[in-house]
Amino acid sequence: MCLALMDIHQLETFLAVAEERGFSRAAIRLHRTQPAVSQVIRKLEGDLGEVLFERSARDGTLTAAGELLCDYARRMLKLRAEAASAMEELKTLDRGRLLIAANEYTCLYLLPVLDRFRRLCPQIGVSIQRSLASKIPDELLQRTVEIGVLSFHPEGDLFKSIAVYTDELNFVVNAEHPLASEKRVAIESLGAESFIAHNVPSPLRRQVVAAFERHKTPLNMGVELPSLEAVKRFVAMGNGVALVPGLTVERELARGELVRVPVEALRFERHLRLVHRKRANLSHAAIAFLKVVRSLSLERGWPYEFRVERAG
Amino acid sequence: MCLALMDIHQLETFLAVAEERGFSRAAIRLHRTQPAVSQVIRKLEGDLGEVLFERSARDGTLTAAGELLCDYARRMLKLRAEAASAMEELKTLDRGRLLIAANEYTCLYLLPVLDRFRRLCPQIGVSIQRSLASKIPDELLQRTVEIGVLSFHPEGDLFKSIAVYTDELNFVVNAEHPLASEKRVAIESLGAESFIAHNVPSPLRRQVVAAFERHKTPLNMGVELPSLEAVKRFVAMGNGVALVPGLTVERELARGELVRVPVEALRFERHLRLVHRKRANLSHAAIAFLKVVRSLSLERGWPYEFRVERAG
DNA sequence: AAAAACGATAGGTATTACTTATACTAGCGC
DNA sequence: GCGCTAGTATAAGTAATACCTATCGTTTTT
Repeated sequence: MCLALMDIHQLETFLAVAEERGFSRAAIRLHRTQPAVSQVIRKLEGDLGEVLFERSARDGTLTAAGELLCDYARRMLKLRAEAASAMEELKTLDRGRLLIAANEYTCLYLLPVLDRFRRLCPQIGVSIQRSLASKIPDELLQRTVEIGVLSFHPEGDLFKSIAVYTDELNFVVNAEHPLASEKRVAIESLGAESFIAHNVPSPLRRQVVAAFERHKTPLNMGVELPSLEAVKRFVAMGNGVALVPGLTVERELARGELVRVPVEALRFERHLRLVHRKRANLSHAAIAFLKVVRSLSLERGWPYEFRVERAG
Repeated sequence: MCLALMDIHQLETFLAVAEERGFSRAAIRLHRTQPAVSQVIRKLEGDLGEVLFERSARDGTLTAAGELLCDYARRMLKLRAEAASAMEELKTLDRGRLLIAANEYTCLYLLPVLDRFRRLCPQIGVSIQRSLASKIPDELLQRTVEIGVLSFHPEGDLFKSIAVYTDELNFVVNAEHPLASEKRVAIESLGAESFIAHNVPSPLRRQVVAAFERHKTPLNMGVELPSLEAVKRFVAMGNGVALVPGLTVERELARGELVRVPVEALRFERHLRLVHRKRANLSHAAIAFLKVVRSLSLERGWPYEFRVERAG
C-alpha cells in the first residue's frame, strides 16, 4: 500500500493554523485568504485520511493525529530552513571545502596564497592533495579536485590556466664542492659531474635532457631519488649536482648547506599555473581562491605577469 | 534577506536525478518526461542561485552545492516518509495514546476492559488519570482526556455516554459487628449506626441522603474519610457501617474481613458509563477501546445492557 | 562522418491553487 | 427568544504552473 505523502506547502499551512490557533489568523500570517487555508487543510486531511483539527472547537485545537503531524511538520520545516541557509553559506563563503591538487614542490608556491585565503575565508576548508603532475589533468576531469597546480598547461582544450609564479631552477652543490666557489660555470664543465635527479617524469626533465643534448654535453644521472627532500640532503652530503626549483632550496642556500652554481647560457624557468577545467562550475570557494591569487599577484608583483591563458 | 525555500517536489526530482545520474533516467523513475525534469531542476537552481549539476559532464554529476543539497534532500524525504508512516500507524493502532479520566473506584471497573485492550493493541499507550467525577465533564470539554468513566450522564447535550456496567452499593460491616449475622435488616434499624463516609461530593451521596430521609431514618455520618481504602480499613477495624461499591469490596468480602448487610427496600445501583464528547473526533485508539468495551459487554453479559444513550 | 544519447527550449493544455462572494454554525448580548 | 459577531466551509471564476509533445543543439560513440 502507498502512504500519503504530504508536501511542504501543506505542512507550512498546517503549522500556521496550529500555531495561530485558527484558520483565519493563519491566513493572515501566510498572506493568503481564509478559504485558501481551509482548502489546503482539507486536502491534507483528505490525503492523510485523518482529521487534524477539532472542528467542533473552532479554535484550531489539534486532534491526536494533528499533534503527531505537528511535530514532524516542525522538524521538516526546520530542516528546510537549515538547508536553505547552508546553501546560502556557500555563496557567502561561510561554508565549503576547496580541493586542490599539487605535487611535492608546487604546493610550496601555494603557501602564501593559502595563508591569505585562510585569513579571508576561515570557514572554507582546504585540502591540498598531493598528486603527480602528470595525473593532475585527469583528476581535474574526474572532478576529484577543482584546481591543480602545474608547471605546464595541460594539453587538450578542456583546461584553463592562470600563470601565477615564475621560478628558476638552480644547480646546487654543497659548500665543499669544487664548483661551489666558481663565479661562472660553462655548461660543458658539468659533463663530468654526477647528477642527483628526482625520478618523477615531468616536462621539466625532458627539457633539461634536451638542453644538455643541445650543448653536446653528457648528462650523467648518477642517482635518482624519489623525493626532493632526499635529493637536497644527498647533495648536501657532498654528492654531485642537482637541478632544483629555487623556492625549494631557499632556506638551504641561506644557511649555506647548499650553494648555487651559476651556469652560463642555461636558464630553466618554471611557470607555475593554477589549472581548472574550462567549463567547470567553479565553487564559490574556488572563485574566491583565484581572486586571492589575483590580488596577491598584483600586490607582490610576481615576476611572471598575471594573465589568463587559453589553450589551443 | 530571504532565503530560497525549496519545495519537496523539487527535492524529490533533484534526488532522482542525482541518484539516477541523469535527467532522462530520473524522468523514467518519476514517470515524467525529461523536459519536466529539466524544468524542475532549472527552477530549483534558479531559486537557490546555485548550479547543482555539472552540465558539462552531462552525466548528472553533482557540483559542490549539489552535494550539499543532496544530503539535506535525503534527510527531508526520509523525514516525510517517517511522518507518513507515523500517521498510518495511528490508523492501524500501531501508535497512539489513549487518555481516560476516572476516579478512585470507577477505574476498577475499567481493569478488565483495559486488560483486553492491551492485549489487542499493545502499541497503544493508555493513561488513566485520576479525577474527581465532578471535574471529568470539564476535562472532556477541554480535551485533556478523550473518555471519562462516570456513574452518571453529564448534563448538557455535549456528551455521549455508553452504559457498561451496573454495580450495586453494599452496606458493609466487619465480622464482629452485630449486623453481620442478620439475614435481613430493615432500613430503620440503621438509624442508630455510625456511618463511615467517603467525603467526595457525588450524585450517589445525595441519593443516599435522600433515601434515608424518605424512610425518616437519621443518617449519622460519624466519620468522613478521603479515600475508599481508608473507609474499608476503618470499617474492617470494627467502626460502624459503610456504603461502598460492590466491586471495591469483592476481595474483602471473600476473605471475611468485611460482611455484607442486606438491607430491605434499599438498593443503590450505580450505572457506570464511558463518556465522551458528542462531536468529538475520537482517535482510532479511543474507537478501538470502545469496540473492546462493546465486545466484552456482549461476551460477559454485563447486567446493564449495552446501549448508547443520547442526552436531552 | 553519421548516428545515438542526452539535455535544453518552446508552445500548448490541463490541472491546481488562489481569489472573491456567500453560506453556514457556535457563542454572546439584549 | 432574537440578532450580532467571529470563525469556518463552500462555490465559482481566474491566474498560475506543471506537465506534455515536438524540436533543436551538444557531445559522445561507432
